[in-house]
Amino acid sequence: MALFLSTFVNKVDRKGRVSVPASFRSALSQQSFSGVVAFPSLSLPAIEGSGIDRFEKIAEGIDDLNPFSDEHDDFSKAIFGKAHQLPFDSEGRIILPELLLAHAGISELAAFVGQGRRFQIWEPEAFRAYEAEAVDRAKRDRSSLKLPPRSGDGGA
Amino acid sequence: MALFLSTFVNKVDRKGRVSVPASFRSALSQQSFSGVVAFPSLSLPAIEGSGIDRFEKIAEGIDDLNPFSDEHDDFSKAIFGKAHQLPFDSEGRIILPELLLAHAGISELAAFVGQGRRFQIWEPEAFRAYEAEAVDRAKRDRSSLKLPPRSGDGGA
DNA sequence: TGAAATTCCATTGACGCCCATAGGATGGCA
DNA sequence: TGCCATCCTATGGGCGTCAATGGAATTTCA
Repeated sequence: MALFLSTFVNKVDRKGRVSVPASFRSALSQQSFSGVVAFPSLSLPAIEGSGIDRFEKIAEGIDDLNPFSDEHDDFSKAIFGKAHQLPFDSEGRIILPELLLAHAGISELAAFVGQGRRFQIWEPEAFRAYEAEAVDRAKRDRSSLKLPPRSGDGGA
Repeated sequence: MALFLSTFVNKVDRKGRVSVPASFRSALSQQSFSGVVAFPSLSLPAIEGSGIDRFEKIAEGIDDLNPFSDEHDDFSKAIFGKAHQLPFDSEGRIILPELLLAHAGISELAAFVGQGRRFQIWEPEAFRAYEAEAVDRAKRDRSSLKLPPRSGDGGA
């Protein structure tokens, strides 16, 4: 099962190509589409990414729950309408669409940030600032830590 | 299940490689990824380590909760982005990334400290100092020590 | 026919894999 | 009980491979 860990900063070349980190590629290698699905984050200046299987699962789940609700409609528009299927080239690179680059403020460098089952793509400096905040909040509020209950296995 | 016990001090060679103690390796041998997952401790100048299974579980829990939310708890954000998958080489060594070495102040030597289900990696001197403190606190406050009820586990 | 995009090839530097060595621990055997 | 053979862990270094990157060549579409 795919697991995205760690942060990798890669270059965006003149043609808008970026290498997807090798470990991310291998996490995606068993999916039905050889590439990345990406869409703008709803609340952050970042690009959300994952394999296509995750989207298929989510689409299924949404349909099952409430196929005709307005909520579903908004959701579909917000996510599925803006999602892009970005195929790997033979070197494992993708081309980030102008819209997504703009949303994340990316120009020269792109930071691939693992988030477990999915990942985000940030402008590196923006991410550093955001990360510092997140770590800060995490330190203040350990209660947000969700682990399977187990004794002798606390947080960091 | 295997436990991480005892403390081992190993050398960091010129290429940044460290041997993971054999007993730790065997504790990790049944996991789906042959290596270590490591991330900086949020509260200590140390590297936290465990097998990948622990992360798989966490990722699963988060993703199930709310697959599209940007509100995923800060803790997991802070961790997944900073975590590194460090594969064993054929001799059972790992390469500690510069960022983690810096966080723990490690240069020549690394102390692997068993913590039961997980372990930590310290700069040996820093750990000695911390350990002395910890013992002190433990003496002052015995009540904080809580063991899960389990037979065949005689105390020290 | 020109611009953009996709495919292909080349470079380089890091990392993975291999071998070699030493020292300690273990167990066998006299 | 003491010595020796063996195994395994920790360590060091060399080398081939692959990932990341850049650019050229070729194709597609307007």
